[in-house]
Amino acid sequence: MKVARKKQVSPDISVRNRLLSAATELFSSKGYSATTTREIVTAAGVTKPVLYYYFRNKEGIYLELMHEAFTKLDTLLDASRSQRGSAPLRLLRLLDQVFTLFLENISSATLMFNIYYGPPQGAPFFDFDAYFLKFEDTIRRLIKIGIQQREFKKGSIEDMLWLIFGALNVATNVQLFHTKKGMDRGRLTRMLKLIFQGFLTQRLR
Amino acid sequence: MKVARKKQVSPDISVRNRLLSAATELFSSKGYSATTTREIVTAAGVTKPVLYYYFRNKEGIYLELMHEAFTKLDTLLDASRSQRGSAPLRLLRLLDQVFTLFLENISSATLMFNIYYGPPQGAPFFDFDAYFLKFEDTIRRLIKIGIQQREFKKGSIEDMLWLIFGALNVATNVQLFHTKKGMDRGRLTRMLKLIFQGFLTQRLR
DNA sequence: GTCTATAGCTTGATAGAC
DNA sequence: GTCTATCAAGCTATAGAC
Repeated sequence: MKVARKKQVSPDISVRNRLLSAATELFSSKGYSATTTREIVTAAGVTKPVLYYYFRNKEGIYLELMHEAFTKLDTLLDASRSQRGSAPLRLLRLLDQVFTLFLENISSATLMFNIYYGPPQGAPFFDFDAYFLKFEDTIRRLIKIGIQQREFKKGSIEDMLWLIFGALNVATNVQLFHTKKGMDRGRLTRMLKLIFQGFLTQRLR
Repeated sequence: MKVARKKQVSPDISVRNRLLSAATELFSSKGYSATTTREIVTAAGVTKPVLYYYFRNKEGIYLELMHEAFTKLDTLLDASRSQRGSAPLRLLRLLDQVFTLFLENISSATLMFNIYYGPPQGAPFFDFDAYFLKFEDTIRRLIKIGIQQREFKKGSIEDMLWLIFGALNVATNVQLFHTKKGMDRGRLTRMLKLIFQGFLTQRLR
């Protein structure tokens, strides 16, 4: 019979996870194409063939990264749909949660921004738009509910939708690229309340 | 004495300008680092050493490009400072002009977004922030003037500033990345007016 | 001013030993 | 599972002829 093998237990953090977090850090700071597989394996303290063993190739480790990150957003959106409370407050809560998720995963978020708003970089296709459309749809639904419940005035749903995304967008961008400027969850909520001012039928309770 | 040289007259478009516009197109669609000098010279119909003759190197042609693009924005900002009219209307006009400039120079704008929001790509330093800060300052000034003239209520200048940038940001982003969604100058103006609703002391004339 | 040809370097990926 | 060693391909930039 065989003696106990040591590979069952990972001594500290598994090699696979070390590779994943090293790749996140490097991809997000240098970009996908500029990051070499050499750098990833060096940062993870292993050698090249190990990366090709766990993930098929450079594209494989990137796709795994993105998948894990967007699963978190998806969970938030699903949870929001079953929550109660007035529509304006549900909107404020959801956007605060998304912004908090963003703050807690700055590296992954930076990587996403780089790929989505930046040049293609030869990165393999990842369907960001599927998640973005779901996010958009979740917000639009909440606005419509608010109008049905007479918490919001009737008006252009799309204009309100884009204003809300504008506020979230500027909050994330300022956080990423102008860290000095005191953008935080409080300011995002204040901006959203200002947007709502033109739409609310009565003051937020 | 020497006979007339033919180099004085550029037969059609000068080689230099062909190189510049080929580079703009390629950098903006593929990114700075992914664009090879081979591709640029091929698109311009010349060979490699020509590029190194007119511009010092790959960095040189990029810097020249950026300089020309931002000079246009700078001109708009300077013009705005000497314009008359109520502050809200001057704001609407300036932002409409900037958005129009953006629409008329989509390739240059895409390149700027790629470099600013995307990964560094090994592109040489260009001082985007100098222009951004001037833009920001121009908007902030107009808001302050509006408050002095009692067209805007007193309130958080910074919140209003970021909401305005959020609207412009979402307008440009949607235009660049979701072209289907019907974002145009009209919608931007409507979004801005909605923001103003919470701040105006009386209806926009 | 414009060309051909190539030096010199970095990259993603793999063969084969252990 | 992890290593050393190496390959083929692609890149920027320049030498040197015209």
